[in-house]
Amino acid sequence: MRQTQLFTKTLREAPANEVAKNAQLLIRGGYIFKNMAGAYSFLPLGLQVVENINAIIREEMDAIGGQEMHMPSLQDAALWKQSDRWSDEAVDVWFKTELKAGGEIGLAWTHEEVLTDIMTHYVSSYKDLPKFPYQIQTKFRNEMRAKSGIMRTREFWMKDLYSFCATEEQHNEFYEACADAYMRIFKRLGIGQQTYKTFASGGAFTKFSHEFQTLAEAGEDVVYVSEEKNVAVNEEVLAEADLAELGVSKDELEKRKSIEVGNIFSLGTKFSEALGLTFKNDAGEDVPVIMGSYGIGPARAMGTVVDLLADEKGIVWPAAIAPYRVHLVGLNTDDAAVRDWADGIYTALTKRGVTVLYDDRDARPGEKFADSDLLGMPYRVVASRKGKESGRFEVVERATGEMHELTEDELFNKFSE
RNA sequence: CGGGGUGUAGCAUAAUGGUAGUGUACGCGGUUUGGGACCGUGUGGCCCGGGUUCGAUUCCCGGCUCCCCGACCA
Repeated sequence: MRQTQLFTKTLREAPANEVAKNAQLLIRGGYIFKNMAGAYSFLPLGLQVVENINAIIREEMDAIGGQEMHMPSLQDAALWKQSDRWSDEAVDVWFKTELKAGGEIGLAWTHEEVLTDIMTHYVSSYKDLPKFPYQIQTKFRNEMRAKSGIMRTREFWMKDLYSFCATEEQHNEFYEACADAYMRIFKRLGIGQQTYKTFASGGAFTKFSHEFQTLAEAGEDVVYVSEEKNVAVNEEVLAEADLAELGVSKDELEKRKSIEVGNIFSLGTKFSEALGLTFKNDAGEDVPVIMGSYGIGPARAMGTVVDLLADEKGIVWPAAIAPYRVHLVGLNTDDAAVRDWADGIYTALTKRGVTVLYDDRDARPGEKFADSDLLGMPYRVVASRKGKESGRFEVVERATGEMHELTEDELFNKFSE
């Protein structure tokens, strides 16, 4: 992508009404635009990051048997009354509205009821189980207070997978597989090091549920961590009895701020019973399906990466989710020969499948470098007059600052993979 | 939802009871060209409603907005 073609621009200064580091940097870089409190647009660069994150999530979900689908955001109140989750007393984040033709409608804040209802039409025997549908879809939550940039918004994408199993064993097997998949996802996103599978209270069906908490000063949550024992718990699970079960004592745990990047939960038969999702077991009896839910917010994950990995100059994207792998910076491009040389390497790299953002703007070097640091692609490649004379490109790794001067062939080699 | 702030140009800011200045960004001309250069010139602005006043961006009332703390939450 030629930078002159992008409709977005960088900002020298962050808007005064934005305090969170993730949003400040993403807005300055032209990745996102704030439309109102708790509602952000994802601009071309930002959307590309989200798509890259989603691709990783899809790979890992598909690998454990996930099947992607898509459900509406408009939800029928009647369904929610069946599970007793329609009233504002039961659920305080509803956005509710009405159909012009008559009838109450809610904007989806989760999808257990809707999907359970769907599954009643397709599950009738233990032979139909287990099944693991998921989607990456828009959720609406009427939060009292949006905050922390893109970390806590009123409209957000969620990857929500729901498991439908015939037996506890089936359920537990998938639950563990999904927990492992989640850790793989966070590793691939570049935040695996700081992310803990955290024990939380399990509700009515299981002793524990699990949150995936990324240690970060910008976090809104608090977890208690033993880094050496690799155990983390949230406040609900601080009772000595629970801790003993997990093999840690209170004084081994350190209180840390964290960001909840994922959550997995056993639901038992609460929704299958409420909505009549049963199957025939091998004895011919009707039995309710055992369910679980598994969520990740891709945009929140994106914000977490920015908060965690950015430096004083700007964003630092892990290669796996960077919108472009290479930021090609053309210098001295008022000289037609140099510009042709820069254009040439842009075309050549792109042809080889390397994603390149090409700064072909008529701007001074300082501004281009500053913008390049802010935007945070993994590699900056400089094509300049000096480089053309020596036949070499300067390649700088954003994360480390490590610099190499490479010939065209060496460059192709470096990025061929 | 309780408490505290805030609102001036795309962005960041200043001053002011007599319609607003600066930086940056943007347009034009010129000098520059490896870390946000410089000269000249130009375009662009007081959240909404009501009140006080000869006159309100400024003072008062109400509303809205956004931010922060708390509560709540993926």
